[in-house]
Amino acid sequence: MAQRKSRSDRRIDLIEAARKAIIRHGVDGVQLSHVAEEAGLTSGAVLYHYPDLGELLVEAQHAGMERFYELRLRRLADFTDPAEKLVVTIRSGLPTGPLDPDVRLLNELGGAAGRNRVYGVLLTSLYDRQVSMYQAILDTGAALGVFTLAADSLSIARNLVALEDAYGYRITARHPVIGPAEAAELILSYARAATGNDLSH
Amino acid sequence: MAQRKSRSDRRIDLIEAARKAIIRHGVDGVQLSHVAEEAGLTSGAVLYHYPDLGELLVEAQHAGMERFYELRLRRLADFTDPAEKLVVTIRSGLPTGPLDPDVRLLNELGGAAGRNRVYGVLLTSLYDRQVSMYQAILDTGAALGVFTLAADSLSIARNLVALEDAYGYRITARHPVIGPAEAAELILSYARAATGNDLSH
DNA sequence: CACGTTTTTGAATTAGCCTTCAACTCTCTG
DNA sequence: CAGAGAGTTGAAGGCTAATTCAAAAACGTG
Repeated sequence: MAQRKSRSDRRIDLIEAARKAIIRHGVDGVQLSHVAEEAGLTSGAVLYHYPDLGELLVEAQHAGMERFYELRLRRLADFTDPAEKLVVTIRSGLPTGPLDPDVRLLNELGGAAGRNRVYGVLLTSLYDRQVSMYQAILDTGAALGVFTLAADSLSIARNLVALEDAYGYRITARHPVIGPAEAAELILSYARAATGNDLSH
Repeated sequence: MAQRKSRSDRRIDLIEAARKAIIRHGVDGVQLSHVAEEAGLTSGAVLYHYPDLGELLVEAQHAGMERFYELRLRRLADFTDPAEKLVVTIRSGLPTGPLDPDVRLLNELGGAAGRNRVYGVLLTSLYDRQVSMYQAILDTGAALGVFTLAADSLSIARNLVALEDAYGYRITARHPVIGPAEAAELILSYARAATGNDLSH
């Protein structure tokens, strides 16, 4: 028998297991047994904690998004120079490679968000928060005279997040030429033009 | 009994039905019965033409992509001025609204492309063709002296397609602020900076 | 317009998954 | 260290979907 755990510990395990299962089978392809297997439990045990698989999946997506976002904020906190911040943030928004689990999970949501309002809301809120994150960097840089913005900071921020998202898809789809480094360079080329800073970090 | 049709006619119907079914249920959620219902047939009839549902789905995705791309080329052909072409092309790459079936279909592929090599290849090849399309416009504009490119045309083209893709996702996820018009304006703001043309069309 | 072919149906079979639950195991507590 | 409570298992039942196939229907052709 699998080690017995407390309600809250097991729920955390299951969220993690669901995350992996979604990546492997897609939001609409996950089955109870997939989650159970990832968690090293039986379907019955999963159902004991989450009588509705759909709810578990939403929690898993939510947790994955938070983790992704929090990680970005944490990395960002290590720097003070706006130009450095911008470069670091651009890099932290891209997958490390085609298998990057965090981005894979987010990508799974893209299609489902068009059909499922909850997923749409989740994804939209992540996007908006990331835009704010960039906007703060841009505004600070502009205030300090480091950046000379070529457009309003909101538009630039929206475009930066959009570029990250899109290259995330390209990379996970294994584009033969566009990998993490190339994508970063492409986004940086936009960021340079938009900030008037050569971002040589 | 449903009207009897020739093998090739019916296969076209089924591809169309599969397209609709994918949009409604997701690539990993479609069932034989969904396709049958969309086509006004029974599951048996679907299986008669496509013994493997997976193959039908791939064909449907392929057909949807081709249609999307061909439509863009056709719209583009109506214009000669590179600036006009660029503006029209940007608009034609965005969904008309959250329900736009062509973009919805493409978005369904995003997540699956990370898991399924065939979908990855399909999506990557569409991306590359769209990049070429933009690159041709940019190069022509540069040659005519209408555009003054701020970076190499390949990078700009890649970023333009990436922006389209990403805003397609935002729009289908029903972002409360970013609709087709706003997305077009955001992309145009980048295009203006990248081409040095005010693109006032 | 009858015959052979192709397409479609509908029912039967099979497979897979969800759901339930009684029994069992673990852990904590008094 | 016994009992209670919480977590887990595994098997049984039920439902849904995929698959198969004989029979029926539609079509084309001579």
